[in-house]
Amino acid sequence: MTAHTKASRRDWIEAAYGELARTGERGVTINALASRLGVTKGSFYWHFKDRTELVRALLDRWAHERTDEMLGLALGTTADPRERLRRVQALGREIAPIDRAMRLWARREPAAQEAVRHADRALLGHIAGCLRDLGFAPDDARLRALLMLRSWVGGYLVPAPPGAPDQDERMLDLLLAPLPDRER
Amino acid sequence: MTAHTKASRRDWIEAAYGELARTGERGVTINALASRLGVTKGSFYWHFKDRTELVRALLDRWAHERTDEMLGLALGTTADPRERLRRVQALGREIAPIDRAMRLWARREPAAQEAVRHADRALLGHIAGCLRDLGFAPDDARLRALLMLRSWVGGYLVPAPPGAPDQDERMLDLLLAPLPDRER
DNA sequence: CAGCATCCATACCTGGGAGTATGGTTCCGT
DNA sequence: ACGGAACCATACTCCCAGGTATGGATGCTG
Repeated sequence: MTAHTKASRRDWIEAAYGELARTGERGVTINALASRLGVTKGSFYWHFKDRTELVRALLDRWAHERTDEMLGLALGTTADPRERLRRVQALGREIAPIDRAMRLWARREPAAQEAVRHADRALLGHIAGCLRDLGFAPDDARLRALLMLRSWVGGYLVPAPPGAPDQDERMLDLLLAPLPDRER
Repeated sequence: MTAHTKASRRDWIEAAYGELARTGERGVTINALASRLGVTKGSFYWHFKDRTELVRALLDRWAHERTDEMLGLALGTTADPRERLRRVQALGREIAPIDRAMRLWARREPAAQEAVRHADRALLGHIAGCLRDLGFAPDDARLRALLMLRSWVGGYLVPAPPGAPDQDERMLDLLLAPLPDRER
C-alpha cells in the first residue's frame, strides 16, 4: 500500500486497472488510487490532464491485453475445436472480474462500449470458427457462439444456485447438441 | 413533469420505480424525483425517513410486481410447454429495463441481491417445469433453465451484432435440442 | 555549485447529492 | 373563526469526488 516510492504514469494505470477489476469503474477514484500508491492527487495531475485521460489509457490497456489473450486462443497448440472451446471457457473464468467491470462500465461510457464491442466481435468470431470446425453451418455457428457468450456473461448477474456449481462441460454439451429435424 | 399537485408516498415510489428502470439505481436521486414530481425535497422527507426507506419500498414494489408476473406465467391458459416458454421470453422483453436495473443494482446492494435471488428461484423453477413437461430429466431441465436465463440476462451486456437481430425462436430450438448419446 | 526540470504535497475551490431546520400554506373538524 | 395537522418550499449543512494553484523536494546537467 503505502510504498513511499514515486508513482509513474504506468503505476497509476496499473492501479486503476486493478481497482477497476476489484470495485468497478465507480471505484477507480483519484484519491483511492493515490492512497493505494502512497502518494497524493498532486502526482496524478502531474501525469494526467484529468480523469478522462486516465480512462482512455485504461481502455487502451484493456484492449491490448484482450487482443493478446485472443492471440493466445487463436494460436493454441490444439487443433481439436472442442478443446479450444474449453480454453475459451477457462479464459473466461480467468478474466471474469475485469471483463465484468468493463461490460458494466460499457453501459454508460460509449468509449468503453466501443472497446467491448470490438473485443466481442473477435471473440464471437473465434468461437464461431470452432463451431464451424465441428460441422455447424456458419449461420448456426454464429447463433451458438452468441448463446455461449451470453450465457457466460449472464453468469455475472445470475449466479449458480447453491448446491449446483457451474458445470462448464455440460454447458458445452448443450451448446454442441445437434438440432433435431425440423418438424414444421 | 411539473404537475403542481401534491405528491403522495406512492407517487414517490412510482417515480423512483420509473427512474430506476430508465437510468439505473444511481439515477434515482431525491432532487431528480422531486423536479419530476413538481415538488422539492421537503416533500420527500415528509413521506420518508431517508433514502434507505425509499429503497426498501422500491424493492417491495418490484418483488410484488414480479410475483404477479410469475403468477401470470403459471396460470397461463396454454398447456403446451413450448408455448409457455415463449411467454417467458416475451415477458423477458417486457420487463427488460427494470430487470436489468435490478440485477445491476443487486451487485452492490445485498437487499436487492436477495430480492433478485428469490425471484430467480421462482423463475428458474417455472422454466425447469416447462422443460420437464417436454421430457427432460430434472437435472437436465435445471441446467437448461439456467442456460436460458443466463443467455437472456447476458443480452443486457452483450447486444446482438448488427444485422443479426435476436432470434428467440431459434434460441429456443437450441435450448430444446436433445443431447446425443454420450460417447464417454 | 548553480540552475532547471521532474515529481509530488498541501491547501484550496467547485458541484452535486444526502440530510436537517424552520417557516409557510392548505384544509379540515369543532 | 380558530387551532392543529398534513404537506411542502427555502435555505441551510455536510461530505465526497474532481480539479486547480502553488510551493517544496529531489535529481540531473553543465
